[in-house]
Amino acid sequence: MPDDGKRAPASPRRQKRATIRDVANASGLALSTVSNALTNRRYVSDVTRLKVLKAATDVGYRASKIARSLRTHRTYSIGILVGDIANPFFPELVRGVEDVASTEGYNLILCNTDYREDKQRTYIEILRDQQVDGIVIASQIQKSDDILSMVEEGLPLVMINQRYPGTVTDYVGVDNISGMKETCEYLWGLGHRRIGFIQGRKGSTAAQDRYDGFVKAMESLAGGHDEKLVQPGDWSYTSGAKAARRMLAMVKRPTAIIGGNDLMALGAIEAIQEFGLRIPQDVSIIGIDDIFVSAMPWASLTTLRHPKWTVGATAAKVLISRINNRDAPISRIIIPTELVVRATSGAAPVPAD
Amino acid sequence: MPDDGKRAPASPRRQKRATIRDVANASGLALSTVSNALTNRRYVSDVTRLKVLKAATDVGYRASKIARSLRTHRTYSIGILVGDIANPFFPELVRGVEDVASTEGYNLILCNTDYREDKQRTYIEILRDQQVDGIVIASQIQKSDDILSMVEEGLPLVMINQRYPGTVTDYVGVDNISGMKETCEYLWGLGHRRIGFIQGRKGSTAAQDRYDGFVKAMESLAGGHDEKLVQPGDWSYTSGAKAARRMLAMVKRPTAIIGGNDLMALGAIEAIQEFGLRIPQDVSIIGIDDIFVSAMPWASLTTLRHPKWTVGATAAKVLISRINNRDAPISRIIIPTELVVRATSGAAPVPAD
DNA sequence: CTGAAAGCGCTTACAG
DNA sequence: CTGAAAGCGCTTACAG
Repeated sequence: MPDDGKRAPASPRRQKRATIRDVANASGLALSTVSNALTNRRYVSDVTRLKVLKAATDVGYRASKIARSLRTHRTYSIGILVGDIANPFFPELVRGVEDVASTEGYNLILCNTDYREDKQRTYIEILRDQQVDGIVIASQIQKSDDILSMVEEGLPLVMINQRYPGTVTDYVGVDNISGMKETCEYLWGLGHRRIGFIQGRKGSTAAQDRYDGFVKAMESLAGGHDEKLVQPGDWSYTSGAKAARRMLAMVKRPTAIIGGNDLMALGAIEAIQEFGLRIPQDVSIIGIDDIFVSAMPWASLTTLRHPKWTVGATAAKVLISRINNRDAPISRIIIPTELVVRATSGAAPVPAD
Repeated sequence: MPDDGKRAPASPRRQKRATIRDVANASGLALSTVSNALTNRRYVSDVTRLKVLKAATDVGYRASKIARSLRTHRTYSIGILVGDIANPFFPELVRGVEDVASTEGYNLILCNTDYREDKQRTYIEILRDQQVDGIVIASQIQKSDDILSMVEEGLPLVMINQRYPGTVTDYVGVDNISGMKETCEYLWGLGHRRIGFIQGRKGSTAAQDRYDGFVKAMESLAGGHDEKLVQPGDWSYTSGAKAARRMLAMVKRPTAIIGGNDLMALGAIEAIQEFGLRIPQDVSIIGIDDIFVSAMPWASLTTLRHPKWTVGATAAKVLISRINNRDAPISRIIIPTELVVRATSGAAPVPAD
C-alpha cells in the first residue's frame, strides 16, 4: 500500500504532562506544600490552598498515579480472575465488581483464565508485579499453589464461590446446598421421582457444591440418588445437550433434569425436543444462575437464580474493606439463591411403568 | 457479631518484596549490571548474567512494574471503554482485545460507560492518570471532547465501530453499509416489500451506520423507504419488542423486520408471537451481531454476523502497533460481516391486499 | 564488559 | 503553617 498521506497527528507525540514541580513553580510554593494542599493530608492555609489550586488548573496538572503508587505502595487497582468473560454467567458479576470498584476509586484489570491453572498462574504473577491492591478470584479453579502464596504474602484476596482447603480468606458465595435442596424439594413436590443432574466443569468448587447439594437433598427426600442420573458437563450449552441425551436414552429416563447451570439446561432443552418429548409435560428442566437468556419467553427456563451482580458487588466491597484493614476478621458472606419458576417445570407425568 | 477468632493471617501483612538492590547485594554486582542482565538491554557476560539470574531466583526477585513505569513512561496496560459488559455484544469483543493484549504483555482495564458521556469522561481521566499506553474505545458515544484532547495529546487510541468527525484515529469496524445492503437484498429477493427497521441507541455511530445502510439499500431497491417502518430502540430486548409492536399494529404492517441488533430482534420475536403471527410465514425477522443466543435452536435467528472477537483482537493489534510506532500511517480496518440464514426468515407471504 | 550517579514524579518524615 | 531533603525501585546515559 502506498502511503496515502494520512498520518497520526505529526508532532504531538506524548505531550509532556504537567508535574507537581510545574505547579510549585507556577505558584511559587514548595513541592511539599503543593502536595499537601492537593491531597489534604496536612493543614494548609486557605490562601495557600487557593493559590495551589489555581496554579494546578492553570498548568493542567493531574497527579501521576504511578509516581504516587511507587511512593505509597498503593495502586488503587484490583484484578479479577474469571473463567471466561464470554460465558454469560460472568459479565453481570464483573459489572457488580466494577461498579463498586470504580465508585471507590479503583480500577479493574480483567483476566480470563479459560479455567486453566497455568493461565491463572501467569495472571497472578502479572497482577502481583503490577502490585494490585487486591484480587477477586472467580475463576473456579480448585487448586493452585499461587493462591496459597498470595495468602502468605498477605495480598488481599476474595474468593467467589470457591474455597481453598487449608486457606482462610474472605469469601462471598451463594448457598448452593440450600438452593439445591429447595430445587429438589420443589421437583419432589411435583411428583418427580427420577431426577437427573448435569454436573458442571470438573475441578470447580461451585460444580462440586451443587452436586453435593443435589446428593444431600436426594438423600433426605428419597434415601439416596441414582448415580447414573448424574452426567458430567463442562458448563457449556453443548455439553448440557450431550449429557441430557445420555439420560434420555436410558430405559428409565428421568422425568426431571437439573442443569448445573442455565447454559447446560438450555442445551438439555434442545436434547429433550430432539427426543420428541414435551416440556414440561414429559420432562421438566431446571437451570441454575438465571442468565438473561433464561427469562426470554421462548426459553422461559425455571431456574435457581444466582444474584450475580450482588455477589460481584459484595465481593468488591469485602475486598476493599480488607485492603483498608488487613487485621479485620475474615468475612464469609453467603447470599441466598431464589427459585424462579417459569414454564419449563411442572407436574411429573403419570408413571407408565 | 462477636469476633469468632478467625482473623486474617496475623503478621504477614504485605511482606517486603525483593528489590533489585537485594539482587545486587546477593550477587555482589552493581544495580545497573543487574538491571541490564535482567532486561537484556546491554551486553552482559554470560558468567555475570548467570550470577544475576541465580541471585534473582534466590531472593525471589520480580521487578516492580510501577518503578519501571515511572522510569520508562510505559505501563503496559491499556484501557477499554465499553457501553456495558453485561450487554451480550461486548464480552466476546472484550475477549478478543484481552487475548491479544495479554499475549503481548499488556493488561486490560475494563470500563463500563453505560453509554453516558459523563462516565466516559471520568474513565478517560482515570486512564490518563493511570498513564495507560493506549485506549480502545468501543463505547459507542458519538461525541466527546475528551477524545479530541486525547488525540491532541498523542495518546494511542483505536476506535471500534465509531468515528469522530474532525479527528483521524486508528479505526476498526465492520462494514455496516454493505451488510445492510446484503440483508435488504436478501429480503427483497424473498419477495418482501414492506421491510421494517428497528434502530439502535440514539447517538451511537453503529446505529447511525446501520440506519444509513438500510436507507441506502432501500433507496436502490425500492426507490426509497417508509420512515414509519423505522422505529427507535435502545439496543435492549424490551425496546425491540416495543418497536415491533408499534410496527405490527399498523394497518399495513411489515412482512419483514430487521432488528438493529440481535437483542432487539429477539424482543421483536416476542412481539410477533404476541400478535399471533407465525415466523417466518407471516413475518420474517433478522438481527445483527450473532450473539450466542441467536444460534440456539429455539431462537434460530437469521442475523448479520458481526465478528466480535476478531474485531476486538484486531483493534488490540492495531493499538499495540500504534503504541510502538506513533508515526505509522493511520489504519482503518473494515472487517466483513456475514449473513447467517437460520429459521426466522423466509419468503414473503402472498399479499392479501 | 561493569559501576556510580542521576532522575522518573510523587509523599512524608523532619526541621523550622 | 511552610520548606528542604530523602526515598519509593527502577533504567539509562555517562565514565571507565
